Amino acid sequence: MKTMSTEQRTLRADARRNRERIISSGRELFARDGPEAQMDEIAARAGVGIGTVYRHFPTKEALLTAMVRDRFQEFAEIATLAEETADAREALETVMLRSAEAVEGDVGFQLAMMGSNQLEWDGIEEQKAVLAKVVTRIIRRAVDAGAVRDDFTFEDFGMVMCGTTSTMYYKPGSGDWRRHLELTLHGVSVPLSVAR
Amino acid sequence: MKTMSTEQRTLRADARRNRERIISSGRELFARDGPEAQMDEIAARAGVGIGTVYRHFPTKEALLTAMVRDRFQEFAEIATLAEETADAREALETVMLRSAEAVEGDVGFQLAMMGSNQLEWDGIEEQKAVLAKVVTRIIRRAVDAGAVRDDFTFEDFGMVMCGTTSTMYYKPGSGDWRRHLELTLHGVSVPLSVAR
DNA sequence: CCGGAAGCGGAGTTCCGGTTTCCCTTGTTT
DNA sequence: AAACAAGGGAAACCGGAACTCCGCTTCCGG
Repeated sequence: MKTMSTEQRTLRADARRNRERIISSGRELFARDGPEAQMDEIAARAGVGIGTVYRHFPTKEALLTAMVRDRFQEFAEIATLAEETADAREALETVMLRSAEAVEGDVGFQLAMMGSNQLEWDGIEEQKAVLAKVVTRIIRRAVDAGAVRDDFTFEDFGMVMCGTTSTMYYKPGSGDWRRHLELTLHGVSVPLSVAR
Repeated sequence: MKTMSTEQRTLRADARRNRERIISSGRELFARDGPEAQMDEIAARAGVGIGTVYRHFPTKEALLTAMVRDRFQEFAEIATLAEETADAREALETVMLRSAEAVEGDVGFQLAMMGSNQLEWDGIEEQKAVLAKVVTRIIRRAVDAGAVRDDFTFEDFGMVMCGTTSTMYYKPGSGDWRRHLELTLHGVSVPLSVAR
């Protein structure tokens, strides 16, 4: 009796191998070309036929979704890790910086993130919920420590990350997004009364 | 001898009329659907045939470019107007706010803006240069008045506007981008030494 | 009011990329 | 090692959307 961890039943050995290859080649190409990446090419780079790709992922969007889900998973891990940081403000800074770094150079995900409210990605909600929980804790801690504006929320966090991402997309390769993030953090980390 | 103001030679009366219609219907549909907007539909809404559209704009991208150029023109005007504001900081705030408002609900331009470094829009450079000049003056004035971080630049301005735009795109309809802009302005308007 | 150039329309062409199909190959099981 | 299923491959298929072509219509100067 297999536990069928997520849904992959007793996949034949070679099949599993191919699946991995497809995912990794998909990640590469979506990273480079965004959603424009072509199924043909993904298959080719994975060294399999198109049919095989479709055996594993019924549709292009399914493949895309799988990668996005992975990324959110990664975010949740990053956040969890960052939460261990002793300094409250640094913890928040770390999540943001590390998350952004994780996405650098992944055009596909950048677009996905910026437009993620438009499409309804399948099983992303779950991962998103975990992320939200952890990040909310981090924010709360930072607020309590007086390290950031006390009206800063998880929603804001999302917006701001989105903004940083847009700079990544807009000026790929230049590290300008760091500047953008820095500006933003600067604003966030100052009590309301000081400005103006 | 005609002066041939931009490039529109002795266009026949009806042709000119159609051109206008195409532009305005194009603007509408690009605003609603983004670059996905279809030439067929644009033609239909303009009440002309597809052939006519292609007579005026050799390619879809050409049409898109024309609209983007118009928008940049508009930005330059907004900036020029804002420059007259007496208060230095308010002038800067005004450009940003008005520009953002101008773009609200124009999905096509939002995307164009976020990705505007990727494609090389034809004659946009000119409009962009004007904008840069005016905005730079506004920023300098604000800096001199001690109203914003003294390392704030036109580049930053672009990034930040892009970020705000991304929220517009991400959460269309919600006015959330105002919050985003507010957060950003807050950060920008505080001297460096205060934060942290 | 005529001639013809400029403009129009929209059906058809072309290209492109996701998806399906179907037959062959390979792994697994007994 | 035979049989059977699971997996693989790639040649069509298919739809959609940008663009072309060419006969017809409209404007406008003489």
